[in-house]
Amino acid sequence: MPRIASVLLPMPLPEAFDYAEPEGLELVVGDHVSVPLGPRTVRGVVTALREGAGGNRRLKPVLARVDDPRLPANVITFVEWAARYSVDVPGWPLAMALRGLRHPPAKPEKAVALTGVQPARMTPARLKVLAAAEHGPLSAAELARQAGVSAGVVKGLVDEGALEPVLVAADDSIAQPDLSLPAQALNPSQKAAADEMADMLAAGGFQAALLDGVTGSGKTEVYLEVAAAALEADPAAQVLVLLPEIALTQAVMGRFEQRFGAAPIEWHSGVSPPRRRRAWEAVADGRARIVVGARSALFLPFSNLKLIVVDEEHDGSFKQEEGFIYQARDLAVARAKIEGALVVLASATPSLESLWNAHQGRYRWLRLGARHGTAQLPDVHLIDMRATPPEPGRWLSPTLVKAVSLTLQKGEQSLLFLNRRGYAPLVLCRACGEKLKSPDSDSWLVEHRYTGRLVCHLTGFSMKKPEACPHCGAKDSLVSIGPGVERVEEEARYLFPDARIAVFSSDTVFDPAGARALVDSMAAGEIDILVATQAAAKGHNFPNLTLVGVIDADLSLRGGDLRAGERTFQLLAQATGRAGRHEKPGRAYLQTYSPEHAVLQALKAQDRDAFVEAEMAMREEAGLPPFGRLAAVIASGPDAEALEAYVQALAAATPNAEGVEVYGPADAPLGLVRGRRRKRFLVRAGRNVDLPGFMAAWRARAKVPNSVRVTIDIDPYSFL
DNA sequence: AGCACGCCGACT
DNA sequence: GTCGGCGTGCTC
Repeated sequence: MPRIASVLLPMPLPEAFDYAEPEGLELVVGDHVSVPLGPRTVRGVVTALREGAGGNRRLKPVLARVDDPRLPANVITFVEWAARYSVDVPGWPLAMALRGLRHPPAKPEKAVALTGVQPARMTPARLKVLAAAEHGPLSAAELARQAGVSAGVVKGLVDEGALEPVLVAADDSIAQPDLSLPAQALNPSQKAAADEMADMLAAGGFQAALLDGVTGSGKTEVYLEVAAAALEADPAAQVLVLLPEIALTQAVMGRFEQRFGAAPIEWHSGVSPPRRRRAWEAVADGRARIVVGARSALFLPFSNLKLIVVDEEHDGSFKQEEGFIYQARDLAVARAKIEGALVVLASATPSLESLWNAHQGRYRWLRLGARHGTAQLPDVHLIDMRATPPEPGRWLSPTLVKAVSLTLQKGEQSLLFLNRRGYAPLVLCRACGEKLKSPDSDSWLVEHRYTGRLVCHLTGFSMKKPEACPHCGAKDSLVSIGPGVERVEEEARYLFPDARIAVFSSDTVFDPAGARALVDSMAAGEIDILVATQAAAKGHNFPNLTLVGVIDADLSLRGGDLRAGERTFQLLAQATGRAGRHEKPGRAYLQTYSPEHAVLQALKAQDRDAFVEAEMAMREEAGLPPFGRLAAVIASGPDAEALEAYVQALAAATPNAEGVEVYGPADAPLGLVRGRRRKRFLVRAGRNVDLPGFMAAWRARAKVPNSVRVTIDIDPYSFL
């Protein structure tokens, strides 16, 4: 009886395609194969095998098996689950799962090995080479280097037959963790949490824990010990640590290396393709025990994953917003479920979703106390910008200026935090009132003085700042409105001409090495005032930093985003948590126009529980996450009429479902991006509704014109 | 995603 | 008269 192989291809096809299994190939689920697709040959993965012929149509045969490590069955399950959850084609998550395989496997390397033949004439240099070659084959260059002689000596020995050229497998050894190294010293609170998670691991099966501890409470030590417990309990166990940003991986890699004597496998977009290939293979065959990476590491082919740690679980960077849209924290929980693993969500300021799950008992809630004698909470002051405004055209209020000045006098460091890149977020013409926008988009152009350009942060468009208004032609009429970090730096330089000032934003720091250098320089006390965006808000430890000034604490409270309050609280808690992490007391000053706002009051009181309680009540009232679920549909296209017709048809086709409300269509807040008009629907559903199922069924009920692109975003974070 | 098939402008 | 632009549609 012939068999049919379902082959999933890493392409936007709606489902796996069926192929005939050729005589004698004996495929297995998870095999990589090459198959014909129309006129070309593509690679895919076998996701199912069943008996039968092609039925009514003749199937094309699988061409060949590709010799790459098989994709574990759990990964296929995960890929299919992720596609359904995200209301997208399975080819996208599959493509992510295969991202380590794009680079060809390492080829055998040329080396030379001893033959046993003695050279006719022996010299001291030749003796050294032959001695060095005893430890096994080496490349000629490496052998010469180790023997401390020139390459000519090696070549001479090859010519005389004492050494022969051989091919050896490329070095793909992976350093293994040493579990006999001493554990970290844990305080009682850390120990209790680590022990409880070790018990959960021992119990086996899917489990979830929320590791909830203020900045400086030592979450990393705790999960290092949980990782140690997992690795010790099962000699084949694998551990995955997810971090929100590449910039944090170096620090965490270092902690693991210290603890286990070997660097973990690193996985993120900055890792070179050959290294990725090595990492992928090592994960697939189990040699990689510990992986530290960004959200895409979730798709690696672990075969015995026992622990997933999602560090800084509240961080919005875990939400992938482009291409295949997913929330890595939520998918991590799903993957842990599929693998029967323990998932640990760690944060000083957990998301409301996770707190709610902990409240409901779905996650084990492990709270860490502040570490004795180290973390001192800063004094938080609200500066009412209505009562004590800065001078016109300036952004630092007199209160904050005085605080910075005092800090400078004491020889301590200040951090001025403003989550806005560039010099000014808006340029407008005083003559005609025109706001300069990106062509084909509704977003303002941001002025960057370092480069003298106007930049669209949405589309990447940039232009030289014009002399005259492009709209009315008036000369010298363009004015810069509002502050960015560059402008705050300018003001700080003017106010404190002798201070050493640096800016930390994605415009001054573009790689982990640059971030490292700036952080080291700050830690070494070579900077007095650091002006920073979000890039510096977390993960660093500056012993002499005692003042944090938040230029615009209201910034993320504006704009109708349901998570605005939460994000502001988290960001400010992180930023103020910077101040006074050591013996020196810290102070935080928050500039605000609405000091009475619940978020700011909770911050001032350092009262997370009060904030969470208020915010939860508000969300429950409105049926918003975590009490309800949201989804967005964004339809865009260059043809306004076709787009309008489509969204009307989609609106008319809304299925009538219990517990689901559909709002829209409305113009998206950024109604025009890159020349495409954008319309959006928002869907609110009860927790028990199969929202992906509803969305998939709905989308299928209206034909999409080919000029229109439709994106479904489950649990949207961005409301633009 | 690729790649072919398909109908309208400047060219050996 | 052709070469080729990229719009539209399909791939088991």
